[in-house]
Amino acid sequence: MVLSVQKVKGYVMKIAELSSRSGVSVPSIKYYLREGLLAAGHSTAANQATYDEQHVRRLRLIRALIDIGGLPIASVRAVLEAIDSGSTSLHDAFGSVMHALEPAPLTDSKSEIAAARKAVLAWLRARQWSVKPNAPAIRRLAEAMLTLRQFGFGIALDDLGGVADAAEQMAEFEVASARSQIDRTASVEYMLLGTVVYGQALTEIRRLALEAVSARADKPAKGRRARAH
Amino acid sequence: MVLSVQKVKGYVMKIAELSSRSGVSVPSIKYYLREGLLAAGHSTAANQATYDEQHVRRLRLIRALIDIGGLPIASVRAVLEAIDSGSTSLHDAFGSVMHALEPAPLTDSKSEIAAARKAVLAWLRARQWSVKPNAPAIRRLAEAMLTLRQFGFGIALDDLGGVADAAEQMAEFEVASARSQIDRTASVEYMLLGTVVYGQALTEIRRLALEAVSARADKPAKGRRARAH
DNA sequence: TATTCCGGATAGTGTCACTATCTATTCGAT
DNA sequence: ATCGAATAGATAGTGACACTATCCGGAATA
Repeated sequence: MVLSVQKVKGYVMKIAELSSRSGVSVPSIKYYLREGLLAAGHSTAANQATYDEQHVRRLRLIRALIDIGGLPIASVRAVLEAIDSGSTSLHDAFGSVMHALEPAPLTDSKSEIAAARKAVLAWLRARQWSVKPNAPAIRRLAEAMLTLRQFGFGIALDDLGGVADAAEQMAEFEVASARSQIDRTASVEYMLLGTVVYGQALTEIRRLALEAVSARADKPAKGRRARAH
Repeated sequence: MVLSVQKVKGYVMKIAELSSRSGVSVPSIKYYLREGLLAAGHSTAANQATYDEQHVRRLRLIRALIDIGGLPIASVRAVLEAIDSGSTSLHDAFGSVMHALEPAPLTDSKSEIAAARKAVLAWLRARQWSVKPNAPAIRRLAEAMLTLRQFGFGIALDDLGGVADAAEQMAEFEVASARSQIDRTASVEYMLLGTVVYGQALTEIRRLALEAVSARADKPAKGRRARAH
């Protein structure tokens, strides 16, 4: 289903060591093999096979996507397929990975969402961000903005120019880093990890900032007490 | 379990209208009632009850947390309990909400993670962000940084100063907006929506930026073609 | 009066990510 | 050579999750 990892044959091991080195239990490894997330080892006999460093790395990638990124198995498979697909263009591979990242599209398509989608598309055009128009991120962003508006948040896409500029700068840095990787697979993997794990890191930083700032606002360092009684 | 929503008695409705106005099916509403996510309506007879605007709003909040934030029911309940708890301090409520937002802590606590945690704590101290030391975000951030390092990302917390500054500014704006809401519940709700939904919007913007930038890098507008053959 | 709707209770469904068990080998230490 | 541990591969079972379906006696409504 996914598969094909080769190249250097270096050190090989059996499943028990693969398990201990990757931190994934043997039954779970078997499950990932069955599900096509992990390439089969090199068969040496009817019931023997060896695994190598690529398998360790791939397992760690799988766990990162599941544990940190919170992706379901199906998305992990789709993402790995995109990585391993023969797509010549790096960008096509990135695009496939991005599309595979998002959960299934919600079915309800009200006119409100269609309008919000349109607004997002216009915003993207104005920013000269060329993105496939069926990118799941567009709909998700539209839904988020719609929800914020429904709850009375006085915020619109046009207020997010600064944020978008920052995101663009970060993306430029990340893409450049990804492209400097030794091969195509490494580039796509790098980009994937960047998207999912680094994105998660940013989310957590945002939450910590909110907690810290709300603490500061609640009991300012100088002067008045937070609440008298 | 959670509950208590009152104040204005204005317009009341029965469950069918609550369903159509909130977009949540009647059986699901009943489920949320059973699970204690939604306050019971006002009983007018053995098998009759009325609901009001607060219920509509609360249902929309629940759906936003589930659909956009991707929270499990248990987290939604915890978050709503934090909102409705009698905590006088706004910040305590925010903190509870933040803590309730994160998935259960992963059990494995290796020395590596402990070290990464320490680094995060030191970084927070250096930034003068005072955060409860048991905040789940700390561990999640530590894990993310550790994973990035394991995959050869040459990035450390100290490289995230700019990002953290930006997050702090945004947080200041958000907290100020939240505090300007009419009452405590509205403030906490605002903060919660901001954290979850606005955070999701930022994530999507980041992904769109990555896709757009990688497209640009792959086939630059002027000059050379992407790949010759 | 008849049909629809209601709250409340109980039971069932489908998905997900494993986890357990079994068989028939094969390895590896004695 | 022997025997217990490990292996590949197949099938079945588990527990959590978020609903969904059905039923009941009573109330609202046309």
